[in-house]
Amino acid sequence: MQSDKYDKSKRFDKLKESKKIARKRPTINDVAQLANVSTATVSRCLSKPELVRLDVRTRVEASVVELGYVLDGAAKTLKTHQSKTIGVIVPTLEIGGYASAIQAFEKTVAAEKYTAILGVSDFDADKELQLAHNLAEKGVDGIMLIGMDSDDRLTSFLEKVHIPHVNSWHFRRDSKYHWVGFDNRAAIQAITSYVFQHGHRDVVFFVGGAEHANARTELRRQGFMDAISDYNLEFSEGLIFEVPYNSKASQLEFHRLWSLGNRPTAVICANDILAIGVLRACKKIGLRVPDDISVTGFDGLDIMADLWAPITTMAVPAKQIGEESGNCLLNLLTDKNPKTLTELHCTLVEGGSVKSLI
Amino acid sequence: MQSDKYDKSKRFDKLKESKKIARKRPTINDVAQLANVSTATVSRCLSKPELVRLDVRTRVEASVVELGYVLDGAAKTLKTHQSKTIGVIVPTLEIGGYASAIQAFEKTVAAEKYTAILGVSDFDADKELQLAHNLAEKGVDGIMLIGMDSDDRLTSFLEKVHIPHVNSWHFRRDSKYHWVGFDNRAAIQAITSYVFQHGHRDVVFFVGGAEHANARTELRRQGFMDAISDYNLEFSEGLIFEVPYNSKASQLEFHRLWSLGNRPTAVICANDILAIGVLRACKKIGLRVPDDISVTGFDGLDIMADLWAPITTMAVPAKQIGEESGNCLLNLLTDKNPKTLTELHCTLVEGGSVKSLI
DNA sequence: CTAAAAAATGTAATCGATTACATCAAAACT
DNA sequence: AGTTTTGATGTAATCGATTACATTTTTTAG
Repeated sequence: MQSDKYDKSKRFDKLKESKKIARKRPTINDVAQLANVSTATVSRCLSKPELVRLDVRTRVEASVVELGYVLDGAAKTLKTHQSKTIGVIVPTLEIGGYASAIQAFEKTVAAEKYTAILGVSDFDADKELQLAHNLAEKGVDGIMLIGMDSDDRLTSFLEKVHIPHVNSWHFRRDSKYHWVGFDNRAAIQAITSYVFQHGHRDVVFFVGGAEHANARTELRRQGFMDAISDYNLEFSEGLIFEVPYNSKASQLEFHRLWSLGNRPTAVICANDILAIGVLRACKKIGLRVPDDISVTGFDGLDIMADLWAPITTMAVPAKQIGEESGNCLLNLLTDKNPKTLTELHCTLVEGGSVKSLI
Repeated sequence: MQSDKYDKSKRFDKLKESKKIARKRPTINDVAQLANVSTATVSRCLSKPELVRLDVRTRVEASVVELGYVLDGAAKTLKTHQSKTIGVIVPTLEIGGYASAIQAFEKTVAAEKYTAILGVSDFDADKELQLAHNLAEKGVDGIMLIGMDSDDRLTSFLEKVHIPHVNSWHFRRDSKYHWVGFDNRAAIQAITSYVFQHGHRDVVFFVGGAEHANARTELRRQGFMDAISDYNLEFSEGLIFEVPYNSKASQLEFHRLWSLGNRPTAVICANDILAIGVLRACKKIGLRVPDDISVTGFDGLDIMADLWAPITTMAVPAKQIGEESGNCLLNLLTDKNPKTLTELHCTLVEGGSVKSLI
C-alpha cells in the first residue's frame, strides 16, 4: 500500500550478487537471448512448434541444446494448473498383482505424457489420506487408488480439491465414483462353489484380515457365505479364519487349527500368499495335497502351478486393471465421460489341488 | 521496453471476468485475508510455526481448515528450487526384488517428507534417458537408478543439470558416483563354486540376456567364468545360454538344449525366473530334480522353497538396497558426504536342488 | 502495386508461493 | 523515562514459465 515505506537499494545489490554467484540452470530467458527471439517464441517452439517459422525454430532448438536447457516444470505448472502427473496410492508393492497393475497403469498414462507419483499406504487409511493430501500439494492431475476401499474422508477431500480419481481392484455398484475391478464376492463364491462341486462339505475359509482388514475382506467373507447358502450348508463364524496377510501367519494358523483337531477336507484361501502358508503347514504336518486335504488360492500367481502341490487358484486381471484404470483416468482428465464401472473378470486356474470326493 | 505500446484495458476486463467465473482452489492470499494477516505470516505458519504467535497461528490454522486450503507445491518449488521429490527409474516392477527395493526406498525417503516419482524403463537405455529428462523437468531433487548400468549419456546429463543420483543393485568400484548393491560377479562365482564343490563338472549357465542385456549380465558371465577357472575347468562359450528374462524362454531353451543331446549334470541360472523355466522343462521331459539334474537359481525368492523341487538360490538383499539407497540419497541431498560405495551381501539359500556327486 | 488477410513474433501480466528486509510492538535494561 | 534488544508481522520483489492481445511481417487477392 505505502510503497515509499521501504528502501529498495539494498535489495538490488543482493540480487546482482546472487546472479553472479549462483550457478543456475539456464532459463527460457537465456535461450531466448541466445536465439535472439522473445521468450514467447521459445515457449511456442517447445509446446506448439508448428506456430513458429522453421528457421527460427531451428535456431531456438540449437540454443536449447547448446545451453542444455531443461524446462522448469514448476513454473509451467504454476501458470497452467496442469502438472501432467498422476498419483498412485497402493497398500503395498509386495503383492505382485499390485505391482503389475501399477506397471500397466504407468505404461498407459505415460503414453499420454503423464508421470506417475507413488504413495504406499501400508493398508493404513490415515496414511492414505495423508498421501492424498501430499499428492494434492504436488499438484497431481488425478489419482489412482488401488485395492483399498477408501473411506469417505478421502473421497470427499478429493472432491473438494477437484482431483478426479479412479478406484481399482474391486468396485461398488451404487457409486458416483469410478471403479475398475472385479467382483470379489462373486469370485470367491465361484471358487468356493467349485470346491463344493467336488463334493467337499467340511471346509474352512482363510481370509486376510486382522490389521489389514478392509472392505474387500468383507466382500470375500460374503462370497464365501453366498456359496455356503447356495449349497444349503450350515454357516458358522468358526469356519472363517482371519489372518494377517502373509504366509507365516496362515501357516501358523492352519497348524494351530489342525492340532486342535479341526479336520476340514478343504481350505479355501482368499489369496495365494495365505494358500502358500497353508501348504507349508501341510508339508510340516505331513498332509498330502490334494489326497489328504484340498487347498485353493486366489490371485492366480503363475508360480502356483510349480509348487509341490500345484494349487487351484483364481486369476485376477491385474494388468487389465492397470490399463483400464489408466484409460478411465485419462478420459476423466480430458472431460470425456468414462463409464463409472468397468467390470473385469477372474478366471479359475485349475492346478489340481482340489480332490474330487464324488 | 516501450511500455506505452499496448492497450492494457482489455486485459483487465478478462482478468476480472475469470475471477468471477473460475472456481479456483483457495490460495495463500485467501487464507491471509480471512485470518487478517499477511501472506508472509500464513507462509510462516505453514513452514516455521514457531515464529508465529500462538493466537495468530490458531487463527490462521482455522482459516486453512475453513477454506480447505492446500498449498500449491508448484509455486513453492518455483521459488525455493526444491520439490521434495525423488525420481526412481526401474527397468520393471515385475521383478519382485525391484518392487521390494522401491518399497523400502519409498519408506526411507518418505520419512524425510520426500515423495517418489516412478519411471519404468523397460530395460531400454533410451527410454531411461528420456525418463531422466522428464524427471528433471518435474524438478526432482534426486534420482535413484535401479538395476541398470546406465550409460554415460545419463550420468553426464544428471551431472549437467545438477541432480544427484544413486545407482543401485550392482556397483562399480572405480567410480565417482554413488552405488548401493552387491557384487554380482562374486555372487555368481560363489553359487557356481557351490555346485562344483558338489562334484559337478558338466554344467551350463543360463543368463538373462538377449534384448535385456546389460552390464550386470556381463558381470554374471564373468562370475561364472571365474568359478570355471578356479576349478581349472575348460571354458567354452557354448556353456553360456543367453535367454530373455522370462520363464517361458528359459523353459524352451533348456528343452531345446536337452533334445539336442546336451546333458549337463547341473544348470546354473542367473535368476530365479529362469530357474523356474528350467524346472518346468525338466518336468515336461521327465527329469527329476536333483536326482537326474541339479538346478540353481539366483534372487532368493521365498517361493523357491515351495516348488516341487525346492531350489537352491542366492538371496539378494533387496530391501536393504532400497533402504541404503534412500539413506545415501538423503545424505547427498543434505550435503553430507555419503560413501560412494555401499556393498551389501547375498546369502546362499540351500533348497536341496543340487545333488552331491561325490 | 496496394489492400486485406494470414502468419509470425513480441510485450508484459500472471500463476501462488517464499523471504530479505523494514517496520512496529513489547520486553528488558539503564 | 529513555534506550536497547528481542519478537512478531508486513511489504513487495522474485522464481520461470505461459499466453492474451498487440504488433509486425509475409502472403494472398484484387
